[in-house]
Amino acid sequence: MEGADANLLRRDTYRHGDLRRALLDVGVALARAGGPDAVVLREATRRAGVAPNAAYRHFADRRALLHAVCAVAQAALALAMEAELAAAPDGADAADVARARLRAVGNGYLRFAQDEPGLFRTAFAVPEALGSLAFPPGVGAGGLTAFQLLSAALDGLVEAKVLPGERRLGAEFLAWSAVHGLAMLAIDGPLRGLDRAQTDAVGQRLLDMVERGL
Amino acid sequence: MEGADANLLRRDTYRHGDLRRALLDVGVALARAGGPDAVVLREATRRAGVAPNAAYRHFADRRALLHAVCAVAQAALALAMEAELAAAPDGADAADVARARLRAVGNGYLRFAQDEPGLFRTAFAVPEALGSLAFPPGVGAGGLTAFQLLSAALDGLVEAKVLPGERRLGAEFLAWSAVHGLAMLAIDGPLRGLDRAQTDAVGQRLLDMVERGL
DNA sequence: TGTACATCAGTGAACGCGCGTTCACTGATGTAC
DNA sequence: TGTACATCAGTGAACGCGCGTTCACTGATGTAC
Repeated sequence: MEGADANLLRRDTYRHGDLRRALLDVGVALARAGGPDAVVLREATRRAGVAPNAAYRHFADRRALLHAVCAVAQAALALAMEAELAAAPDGADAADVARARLRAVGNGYLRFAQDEPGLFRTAFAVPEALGSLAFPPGVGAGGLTAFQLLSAALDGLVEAKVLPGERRLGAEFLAWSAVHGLAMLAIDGPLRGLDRAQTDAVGQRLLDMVERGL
Repeated sequence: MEGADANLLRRDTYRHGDLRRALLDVGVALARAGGPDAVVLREATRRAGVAPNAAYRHFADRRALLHAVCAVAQAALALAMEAELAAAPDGADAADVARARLRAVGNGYLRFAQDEPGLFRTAFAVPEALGSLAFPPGVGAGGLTAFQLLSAALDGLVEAKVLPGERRLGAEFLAWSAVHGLAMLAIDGPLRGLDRAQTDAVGQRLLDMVERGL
């Protein structure tokens, strides 16, 4: 059982090499499999092949490790959204393009929640509120937060005259709420019984609603 | 500290009287204060003034107690929505009334999440999916589930010709997602920094969006 | 280039905690006669 | 109406578990001379 684990690091040297990185990787694997509560110090050190207290050379305590894992999860979410954006159609009509980009952002979010429910939940397990500078959130390859990607898509809608400027302020929270709610209901909540096709169908109709209603 | 606790039940008799009810009440109090994870068997028996294992006369295990608490939480949510519905304006215009009733459902949901975040989270901590008959969900005074109250409001919109019939199917999931997402972001997630007035303002705009977008 | 030494990453053992759950029990209650 | 008895709600003690965290340590590494 333990021998088959890819996260287990065997070493013949006394020193580990990069235990901090190893613990972080293992922590992410734990979060992926079981969400934030599964990020457990003792289990992480066990999988890294190290004594339990060795973790304290690299992380102040359990929360510090969870924090680091959380940042990785947020970055993974941003990357998923970027990937969807990159695949968005880039036609001639500016309005269509702007709409497609907002949809891509929403689809990236929903897809990530479905594909990586554990990481998705971990990304929101951070104890700090939005905008807290004490905790720099994870960013994607372009250096933007998931939230900033959404903001940019909404700015694009205004530029393309799809969204009237007076409705722009705070629109992030409306679109975010819609998509976040479906994600939560589908992975943790009463809608978890739906299969992937059903959830996707609801997702598309939800994005329709957001597009019309914003 | 323990003497001031209203949930602590002192007794001079050997028999308790209604320990099942007492444990359920205490369990609800724990959920109210700390969400589903706070519903802990030992703590419940402690507060009920009873030996830890006494709980096993009334609940098969911890999950059974949590289940019962969860049903109470769902009922409380339905009650909050009913209260908001009862206060909804009942004007002459059928369309306005129908719209007001959908808003009332949404506002009841959002208000409950804000007022009772612990119970709100507990209501969704049930391990079963929507529609699972193994677990009858909590109902309000009118005998309807929170979900059924939402369905009824949407039916009202169709009857009042506000919502075209072809958009009715599955509309529950769209409205629910929007409102659920805001609730989660505001009580547990990155929006928890917002104060009540800000959250309410976002809530109203969110309901506008749903109304327009459905 | 070789050697003494300080650094500090990882060890081994232990701590106290609170949990869910099981065991054999005891004694108040309500019922049958 | 009084008494014997079965029921079963609550007791007391204990179990094994896994957790986060602290302690004094050891020994490989890299640097200064």
